[in-house]
Amino acid sequence: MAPNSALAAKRSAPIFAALGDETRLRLVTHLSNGEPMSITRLTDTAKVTRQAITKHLHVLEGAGLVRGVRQGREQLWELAPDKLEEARRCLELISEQWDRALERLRKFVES
Amino acid sequence: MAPNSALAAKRSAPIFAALGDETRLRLVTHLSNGEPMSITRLTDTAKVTRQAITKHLHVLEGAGLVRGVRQGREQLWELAPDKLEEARRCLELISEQWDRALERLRKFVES
DNA sequence: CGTATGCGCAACCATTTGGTTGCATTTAGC
DNA sequence: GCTAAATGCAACCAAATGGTTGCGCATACG
Repeated sequence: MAPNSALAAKRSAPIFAALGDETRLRLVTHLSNGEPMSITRLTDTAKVTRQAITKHLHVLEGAGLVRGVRQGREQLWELAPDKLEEARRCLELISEQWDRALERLRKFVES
Repeated sequence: MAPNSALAAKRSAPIFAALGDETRLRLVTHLSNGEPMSITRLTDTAKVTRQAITKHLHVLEGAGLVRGVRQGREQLWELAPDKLEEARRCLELISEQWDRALERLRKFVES
């Protein structure tokens, strides 16, 4: 295992967990066009209650994936892409290591 | 939202959910060097019971991330990187869309 | 052949999760 | 100022999750 992968796992797991729900992943993709959206607007395209959506948004917020801003009587939510990048790097690390392992195996077989 | 992102969410969410546990993510990084490992060996580096590890491995198998092969009295587990790639693409899709949104915003502000 | 190792299965348990409903509170707009 | 819209808060609930222990079974090995 890579040296600091234990730390990486500890940091990345909550992000993956937050993305690991269909409703939440759809919320993230909804917000991924960059436009902040209100809760009711986000609820319109979903199949569950506004309260459920609110809970999901707080879960995403807890993972650092979104942030909410109050504007008048509306609460607007927008994407916070830093953590997304972190998750992406974690996956890339794993697949890169796997690719290197495959490469070593190929060379070993060919020799 | 992108046209088929609903489908993407349905397919990707279970993968993220499987990766969204610290123990499981560490199992994946353990296996990411390409060498298949037995359950007891994987348990050695973990903090929980062999049974817990077995359960986690089955969760990862259910998500298509690992596969197990019986060899004598040992059950060896290895990474199945196709699904990893799928999750990686999903994240990349989201961040790309976000990048494009930022680009549009920048051009709008500058004009 | 007997023993120790590696696993699988099942039961059980506490906690978390995802969801609902009901009601209170703030703000926009006529 | 009154009404309707948007949200927050709290209680409650069923099901899933992560973990344990105990036991039984197959296989390697001296």
